[in-house]
Amino acid sequence: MTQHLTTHELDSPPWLRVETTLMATARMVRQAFDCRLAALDLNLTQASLIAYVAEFGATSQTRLADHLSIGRAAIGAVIDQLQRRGFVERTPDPNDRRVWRVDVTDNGRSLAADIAEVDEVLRAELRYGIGREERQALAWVMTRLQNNVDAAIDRTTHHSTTSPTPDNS
Amino acid sequence: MTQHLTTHELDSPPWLRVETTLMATARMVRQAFDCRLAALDLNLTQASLIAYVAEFGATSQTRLADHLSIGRAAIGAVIDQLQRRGFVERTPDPNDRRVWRVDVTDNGRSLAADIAEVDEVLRAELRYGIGREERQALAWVMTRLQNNVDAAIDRTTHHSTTSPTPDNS
DNA sequence: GCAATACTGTATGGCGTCGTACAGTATGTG
DNA sequence: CACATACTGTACGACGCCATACAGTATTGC
Repeated sequence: MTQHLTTHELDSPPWLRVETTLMATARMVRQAFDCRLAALDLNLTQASLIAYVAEFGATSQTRLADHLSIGRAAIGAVIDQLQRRGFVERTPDPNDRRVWRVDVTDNGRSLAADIAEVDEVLRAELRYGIGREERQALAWVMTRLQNNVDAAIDRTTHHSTTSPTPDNS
Repeated sequence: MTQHLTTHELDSPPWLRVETTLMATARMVRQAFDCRLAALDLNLTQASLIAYVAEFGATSQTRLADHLSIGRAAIGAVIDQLQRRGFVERTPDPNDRRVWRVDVTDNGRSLAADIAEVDEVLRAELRYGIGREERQALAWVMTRLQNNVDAAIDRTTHHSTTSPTPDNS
């Protein structure tokens, strides 16, 4: 079984390598989380939101959107669902009548405990055979990579739409 | 420099660490590719398809779907678009009347060259400051991680939908 | 005080992908 | 041969997310 370890030998077009593996792995990890969280009838985004609010208390929607790395419009829909199911509630911010303070209900807090357990269990499984140093090295390289990506995107948006063949400085 | 390691301290809910970074990095990488490929009016999926076919020749849709890690239904739509724009063409497989052999046109082959260049340039930028060994280590860890994910997903789907609180074996 | 600007959350339309169901075709089995 | 099974590509509906545009509210400058 699972001789389809893919993504390397024959799967990857030679013109993509580590980057492809990275994205494939990320997709699989996300899928694993979604898969486990399905038992709670949640996806990763919803679970992350609940866990975040349970941990840090009432939060505005834009801050939640930033922390979960999705748009303000999308976060609204997520909150709607969770609110309908009674896991979070919106209370008006006394200092700013534009913002909703999103917080967990008692049900939500209880659910957050389940989420934390699912997360802990799964992360333990994913760590199997991977040492702490390796994980830290991984994190370091990815951080470096993120910086490079940032720079690359900046460079792109500045060049704007000039010519399909940019000068290689 | 880099005493501010990571985007970690406040960005990530503590219950997710390397996994979060992994997924965030992957998203950024994908965004960078999409961003650069926008100059060719393509997204990463379309570009990957063209590059793959240009490299390996006419391919059936299911095989393309497998290699690009998307569903058979989705690949059909992608091919439709590229066909409409004249970059790929479908020819019936003489041996099996169910399958289409998807191949690049001359325009598509020319476009593939542009894609390859975009890819090469961007990947060089992303490699900045990251040694070959580090990249290999990264790939190794991620492969290991993929195996663990596979196992974890298997384990989940076997438990199926029993009870929200699975026994921790 | 009042206008200009910036920000928050929402509504809307669009995109990419998934899952399922389906018709057409191939392959195996009696 | 007929029949069951497996496979290919497609049609359809659904989901999650984005980008944009918008109304309501805060903040700044005059």
